[in-house]
Amino acid sequence: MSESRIIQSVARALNILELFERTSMELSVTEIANQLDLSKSTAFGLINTLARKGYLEQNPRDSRYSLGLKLLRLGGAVQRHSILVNRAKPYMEKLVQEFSETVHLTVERNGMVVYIEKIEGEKAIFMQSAIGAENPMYCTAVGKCLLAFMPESKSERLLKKMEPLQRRGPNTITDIAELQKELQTIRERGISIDDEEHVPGLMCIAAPLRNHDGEVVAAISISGAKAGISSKMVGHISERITTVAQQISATM
Amino acid sequence: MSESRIIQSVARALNILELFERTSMELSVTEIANQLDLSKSTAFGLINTLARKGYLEQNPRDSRYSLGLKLLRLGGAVQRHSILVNRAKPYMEKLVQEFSETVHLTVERNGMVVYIEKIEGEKAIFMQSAIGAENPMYCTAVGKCLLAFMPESKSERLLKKMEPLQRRGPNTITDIAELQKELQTIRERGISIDDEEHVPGLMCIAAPLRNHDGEVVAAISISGAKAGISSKMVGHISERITTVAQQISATM
DNA sequence: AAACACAGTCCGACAATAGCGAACAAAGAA
DNA sequence: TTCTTTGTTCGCTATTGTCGGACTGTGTTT
Repeated sequence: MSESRIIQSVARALNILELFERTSMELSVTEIANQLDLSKSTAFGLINTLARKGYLEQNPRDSRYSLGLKLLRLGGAVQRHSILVNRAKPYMEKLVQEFSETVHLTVERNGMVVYIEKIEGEKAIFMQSAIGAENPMYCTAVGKCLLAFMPESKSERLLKKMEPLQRRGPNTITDIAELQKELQTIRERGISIDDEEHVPGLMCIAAPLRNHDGEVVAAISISGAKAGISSKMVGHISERITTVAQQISATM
Repeated sequence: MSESRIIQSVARALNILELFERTSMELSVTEIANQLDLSKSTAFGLINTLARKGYLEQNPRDSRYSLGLKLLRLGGAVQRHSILVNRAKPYMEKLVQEFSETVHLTVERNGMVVYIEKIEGEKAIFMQSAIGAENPMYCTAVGKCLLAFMPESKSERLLKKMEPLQRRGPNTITDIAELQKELQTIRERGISIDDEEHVPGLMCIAAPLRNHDGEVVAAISISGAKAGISSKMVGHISERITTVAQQISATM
């Protein structure tokens, strides 16, 4: 919120990278310049700098640009440096082996759930979730879990911002009051369930991870096709994921 | 090689990100300023811009900075947009199931091998290779493979640059002439083998991937503990990885 | 073939602005 | 308390990023 100056050329360079992330294809200098309202020469200067440092690459055939491999390294570094990922990963793998379903590790950033680690199980087919991807909080198991256990002042603020709650699946909670009741239930049970609220046919069960101060800093989840999960299975998964979440929290 | 101007503030901002990649911990404004020879206020300006865009994050406890989650997204985008990764991945998974060993997908950048995809097998324990990581070419199966099949003018240039060849494992080839003979053998066999040349105890077998023009653009490899791979197994793996490499190449 | 259109790239001049030093606030350490 | 050191802000100045326009090469159309 502060008014500190931001360095424009840096911001513009980052905007270029983000433009590539959105459009997911090769872009030409002119296209980038037009998209971001820059003169061609300015765009070229920025692109050239990014390319020279390996953040963009130029296809020699048509001299268009695409994202460079340096970004792979940095992305990897984020994960590698994350104590959370390192601590949680072995436990996540155990869960994957146990249930053959996909397991996610997530945190909250700017009112969104960010997926910071994902291990796919055998049964995983149709989820195109990706590491680094962001999803809304109100309709995902992990999102509701993180909302439920954060300080109330913060959740109040986030809830206000996310109105109106758009319907995403057959059971999406679209009413704020109802969502608050749901969060209360989650606090009591210690488990958050997304039953086709985000994606039709998809079910997720999530549990909170706490740091050594007891604050909830992340959530893990198990996701699978609703058709493949019987109701007594839900109970079993809930128990196991709670136990594992506590084990991970104990190491933090 | 051209002398076009690069935008300093952007370059400096990227240097900051790379500094974090190297040091792998939280850094303070002052530390960054000292490391990169910037004034504290300049460093702060850059850091503040990066942080505001999500490329760095500030720990509220000690107000130090670390890499931000936006980089995860960008790293993921690189992989997602890579036709190579998408095409190769299902075949890589097949190989992992077949042999339970780790499978890598690599390309060459600036005379180094860059790992752009990795799938770990059951037996994988002791390799700390990471996606985006770089390794030397002369002592890895994938590196030698890429060297063997690139245009001679290019490989000549790269070979010159990598002298002297440092010993990394018991069988590292440290003589350029011998390495060139090895590359010739690889061209004849179509298979590249690293037998404890890079890491003691580790063995890798690699095969080239070609684009629709027949140029070698990448290499895939299977890596495992040498102790666990019998000599007839080497033959079997070589056959399979050659077949799979040709299948992948056919889709490009 | 020649003309054309449209790429990416380069250059010079101007003015915006990034960078610096110094001052400030806030948090620990002594 | 006082001292030290941190992150942050502020204003001036000269740096340097920005723009328009020129250049070059490729591919297409006539």
